[in-house]
Amino acid sequence: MPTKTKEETSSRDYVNSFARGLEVIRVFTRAKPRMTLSEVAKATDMTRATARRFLLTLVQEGYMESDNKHFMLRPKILDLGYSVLSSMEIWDVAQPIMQQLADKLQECCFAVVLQEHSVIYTARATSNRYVSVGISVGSRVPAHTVSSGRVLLAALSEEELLKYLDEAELVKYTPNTITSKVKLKSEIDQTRLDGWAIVDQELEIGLRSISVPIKDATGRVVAALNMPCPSARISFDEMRTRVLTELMTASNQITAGLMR
Amino acid sequence: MPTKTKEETSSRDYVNSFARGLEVIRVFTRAKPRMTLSEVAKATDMTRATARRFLLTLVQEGYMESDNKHFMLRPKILDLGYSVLSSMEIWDVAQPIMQQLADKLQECCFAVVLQEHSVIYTARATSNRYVSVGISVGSRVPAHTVSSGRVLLAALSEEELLKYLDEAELVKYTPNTITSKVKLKSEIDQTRLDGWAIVDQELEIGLRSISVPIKDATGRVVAALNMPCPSARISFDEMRTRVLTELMTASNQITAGLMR
DNA sequence: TCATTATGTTCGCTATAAGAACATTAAAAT
DNA sequence: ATTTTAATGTTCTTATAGCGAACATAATGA
Repeated sequence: MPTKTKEETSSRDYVNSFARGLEVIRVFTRAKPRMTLSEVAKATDMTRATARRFLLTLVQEGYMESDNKHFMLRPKILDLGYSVLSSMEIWDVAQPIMQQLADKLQECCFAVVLQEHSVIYTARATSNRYVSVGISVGSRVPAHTVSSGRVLLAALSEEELLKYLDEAELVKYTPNTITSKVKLKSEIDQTRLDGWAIVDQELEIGLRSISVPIKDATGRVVAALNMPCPSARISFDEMRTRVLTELMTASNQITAGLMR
Repeated sequence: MPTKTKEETSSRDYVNSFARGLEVIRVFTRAKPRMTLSEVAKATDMTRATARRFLLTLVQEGYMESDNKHFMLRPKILDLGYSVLSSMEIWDVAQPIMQQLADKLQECCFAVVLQEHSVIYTARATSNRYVSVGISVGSRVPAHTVSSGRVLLAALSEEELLKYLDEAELVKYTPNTITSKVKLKSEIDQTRLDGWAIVDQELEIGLRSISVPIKDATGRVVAALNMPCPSARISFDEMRTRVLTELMTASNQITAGLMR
């Protein structure tokens, strides 16, 4: 059964003002959680009058508030799908297993999915550490820079992978970031052999992560199970031995739980 | 500094098609995560042609997918503000403290905020239990039926509380649900004296919960700290003694963390 | 005080978005 | 297998919704 995702919608079937309004929500990011009208207009490349109308609509509907200078999101924004996404069966099954893993390793762990050239963090189990990575559910990072991206790209068909490599812009974040498509392909091929990936300080200096695939009952990779941590806390060796074992075990438990 | 939330926006400043499009997203709920075109049109009270255009726009923009019959949300929906909300300072500070609490009590706990006549669950720390309550971040329940609602209503000014009681419809969910506004006011007044609330099986039989307020550095109540659990697991007495002590301690730790 | 920046408002214009009606496809009933 | 019913897709008309330009007002900075 083919899934229709990003096909071209005929211009008559596309509601431009709806899409533009959504863009206004999207420019509120972790880096810019509060913005003035002019900042929003600039960020969205709209006129002030247009941006203002969308913002006022969001305020009227309760999704945003304004202190007469800055606009900011309100919790009602969670009505826009989050509860649905987070209640999907896979995360219901995965959550307690991930929490056991987080407790055992004393680190946060995440379930991650691929979306276009990025990965999105879709579920989390937290540890009680104060120093943690600045990633939360909903965070989005470029797939080429993290281990979960590598695992998810490895699960694509060869055709899909080549398409990604054709189109993706491999932005350099640290001296470690792989920006060569040939080298990245080689790393992904290795990930295919290994069945896991460790990526060291390619997104940010000091951030190391390990990932394994999460498979559903049919054996299809539906997410990556990911554990990022400050590189000072767990050595590369320990990650490749003790942590990897725990991650593989948890991943298999999630798959088993999806078979019931 | 007054905060402008739900004022009337002049009709020229309100983008109706944007608001209608958002409504299409909102009808996808935990109960109805997948829907056909006709179901969406009925749920939103729109013509099929209009609902179809919004759905196709969402598919084109990557927020939804369709299998040629049902539409369903994709993880990109998390771009619509979730990451921002979840990264606000208060939850950054609260998360490790809540996780310690969850580990200690071996139960999930939540931070909860009031919105109109409902409460929304805005942060969560999970336990590794398999049997857990069916609440997740983004869940919304009527304020009058849960302990967090009671704590948050208790923190309103008398004027705001009377307005709530005037307008709210106290729907009955179980034989225990308080539907008398006089009785609810009396319970809230008691909560004001106690500084905490326990609510027993008023939303759902078998669901008991306890809440305390979370205050910011200025002493203003900004959320409730809430622990719901199956009523068979923790007795009323244990909740009022051991659990309450732990919740109060965690709440004070969060407030202290917000002072830095 | 003046200059600059940001926000608010008005208004004319046009093309966007809505809905009605028709066409096609799929599913259910006989 | 055929017919009926239900669901989805498409087209087209048209009113007005939404846009942006320009002007007005308010706030901030020099």
